[in-house]
Amino acid sequence: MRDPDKPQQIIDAAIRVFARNGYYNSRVSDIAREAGIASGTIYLYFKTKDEILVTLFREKMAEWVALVRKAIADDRDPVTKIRKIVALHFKVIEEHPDLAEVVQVELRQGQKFFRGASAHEVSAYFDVIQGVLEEGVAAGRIRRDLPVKIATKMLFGAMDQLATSWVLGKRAYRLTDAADPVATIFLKGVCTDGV
Amino acid sequence: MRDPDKPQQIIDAAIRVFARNGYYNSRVSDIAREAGIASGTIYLYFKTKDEILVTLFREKMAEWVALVRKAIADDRDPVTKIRKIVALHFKVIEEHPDLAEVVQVELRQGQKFFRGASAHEVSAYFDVIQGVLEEGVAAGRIRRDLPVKIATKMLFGAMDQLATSWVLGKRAYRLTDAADPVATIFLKGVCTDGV
Amino acid sequence: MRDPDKPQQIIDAAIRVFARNGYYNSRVSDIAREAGIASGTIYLYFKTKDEILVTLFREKMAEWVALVRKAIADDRDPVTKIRKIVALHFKVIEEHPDLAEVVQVELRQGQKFFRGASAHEVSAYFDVIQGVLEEGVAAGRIRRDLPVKIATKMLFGAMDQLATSWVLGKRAYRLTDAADPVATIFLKGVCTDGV
Amino acid sequence: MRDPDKPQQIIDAAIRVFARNGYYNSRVSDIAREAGIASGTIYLYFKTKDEILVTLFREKMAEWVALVRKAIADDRDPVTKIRKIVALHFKVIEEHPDLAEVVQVELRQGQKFFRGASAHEVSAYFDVIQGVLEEGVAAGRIRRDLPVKIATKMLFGAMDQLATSWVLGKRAYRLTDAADPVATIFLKGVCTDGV
DNA sequence: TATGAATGAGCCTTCATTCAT
DNA sequence: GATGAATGAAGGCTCATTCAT
Repeated sequence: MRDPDKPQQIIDAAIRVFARNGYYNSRVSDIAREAGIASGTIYLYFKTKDEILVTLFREKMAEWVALVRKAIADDRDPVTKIRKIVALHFKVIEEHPDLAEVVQVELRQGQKFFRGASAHEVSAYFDVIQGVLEEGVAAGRIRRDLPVKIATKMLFGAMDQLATSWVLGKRAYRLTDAADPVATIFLKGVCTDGV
Repeated sequence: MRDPDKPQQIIDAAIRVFARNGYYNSRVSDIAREAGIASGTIYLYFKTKDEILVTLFREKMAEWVALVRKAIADDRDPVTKIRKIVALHFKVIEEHPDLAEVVQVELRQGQKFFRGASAHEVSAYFDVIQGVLEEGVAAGRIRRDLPVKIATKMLFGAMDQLATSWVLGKRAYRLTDAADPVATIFLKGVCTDGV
Repeated sequence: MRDPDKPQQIIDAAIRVFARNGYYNSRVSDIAREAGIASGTIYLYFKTKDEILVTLFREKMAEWVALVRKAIADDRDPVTKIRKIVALHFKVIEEHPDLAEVVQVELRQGQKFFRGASAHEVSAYFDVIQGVLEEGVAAGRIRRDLPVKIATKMLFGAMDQLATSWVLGKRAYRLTDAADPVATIFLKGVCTDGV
Repeated sequence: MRDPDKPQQIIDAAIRVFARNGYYNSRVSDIAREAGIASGTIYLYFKTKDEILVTLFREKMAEWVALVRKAIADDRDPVTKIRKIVALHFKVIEEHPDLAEVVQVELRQGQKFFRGASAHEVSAYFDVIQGVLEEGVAAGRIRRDLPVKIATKMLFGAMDQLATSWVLGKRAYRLTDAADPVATIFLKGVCTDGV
């Protein structure tokens, strides 16, 4: 009989609250008020405040990875896949600015201090990128001598930094406009021929 | 407020403590103990706990930028400069693991929640990179149509992500080994000719 | 408020739960789970958590007193009555270990903080003992100069302490074995002639 | 530099507060107010609220046992010793009514739920009584066939019950007046000859 | 009548900051 | 200046009680 939507409502409220104030400056009662429930109710669905953040990370990262995986599933060309990954990354960030704030600002804290929360999901995202690069190498589109792991981190880092700048810079422009340039620079860096 | 070494001692102690536990999980008394002074003494030199973090960021980022500026001052070739920036970035991280932990993990929090602490210094670092890229464009070494700001953020993000992975991954390998590959991929991405 | 067994089931569950954790460390929901009902149901039969304890005490003490009264009703000899009271006291404790835990450990709290819960029943027990002693005085079996009230409290206290030691000492031995020695010592103390 | 009187002041305040409301109905802030300090200060001297109660028990019981030991040290006659123990027990209770309330009402809870707090000291008191009884047996003043452990518990229980009645009965009379009768009844019960 | 999700007052404990020494 | 004991506001979490179903 426990309301199956409550956990989601709580997480959504937490995203908004954390986006505004950060995890450590947010009170559980803030989340409750934002969710329109009593603070005690939160503890029917989450054991601790920490668990809210951990669950939030895990769930959102998993959704994200699934989305990305699905988006590139039908493509044959690794280069196209990379372009789609970048475009989708920025699109997701742009369409979920609150979530973006939380993820961009809190994720590293979370990775370090919350028992590896989301570490698995984050690395799944890395795996997707790395997989595409390896396909590219196999297909001859990407340099055979490319250090794939390093390139993977570079692409992620590049996208992540663009996203962070956009988030911290009050989102004054369209992030998705940067997708093509970013993809192009990266692809030029790793491909065998011109892009 | 006499002792001119105290602030530095406090900041150095804070770096070690924050590296271990993060800013929010560190107590002022932890910093005091690490510095070998009484916690009240800290308040003779810093108004609040926040101020320690802000000062820490500002000072260390400023030192870093100065170091980078100096390192590339004598070079003529923008490509060489980029290679040096990457190498130096990784070298600094590797040689100051405690500082690296703090910067990699806490900086975004700091930028968002501590009244733009270090925003000026961080953007100065961006300026250095951007300046080199613009030189490169002027010198014909870098594509004329390169969106320089985006490329700047990409390089920073790439380095930053490599550094973060290294820090979170318990520094199991030599970060500096990644400097050349990173620089090469980036330069291939932005230069007019092969690198 | 129909089901006439529910209150008893709740009290029995409460005895088991209180025995395990004590009144203040037990949750209403613990009692509900132990009774196999929902916690809200408890409030159909008891106004507050306090009331459960108060009712429990009152009911069990009343049963006890009735049992003792009945057990000695047919005897003529006060000395025999005292022996029976002691034997029965220990037998009841031994046969209801959960109840014993609650009564031995919580009763004083209850007497002090729960509006004299069970005060009436406890004093009824004292009355029984005192009545027997007075009979004994009248019959010449007990010293005429015996301060009867004091002796009453002494006997109760002695039995109570033996019971408490047994309860706290994890019931490692047979409490009923102590009945005769206890009765004998007490009777020697109060009787006119040898026992 | 930490104030060496503070712990005692806190314990004394706690005794008054616990006497009034019981342990579980007392707030740490009540103790602080009673002690004239801030509630945070309590945590400079005690790790938890529990620890206050445990320390209180241990300390007071140890003082008590030491007092009793000293009081009977010079006597030769076991019978006199028993009389002194009873008199002193009641005198201590009467002179420290707040402490008496706490000990009489909370001690059993404490023994059961606070990791054996004071168990050692309580049993030390039992040891004193038992030692005297054994002396008495050796000296031929007390029956050779007396079950000493049972008699020890009986005497303690008797004194304890008198004390409890006095405490719960609003101390309407002089408890010390009961010392001689109590001792006499007990001694008649255990001695070889008349008392 | 029975349920159990929801409520929100309450409390222990922490810790940044102050200030008497 | 240096100390560290003292402060007290703040917040995570619990749990008796209520009430819509």
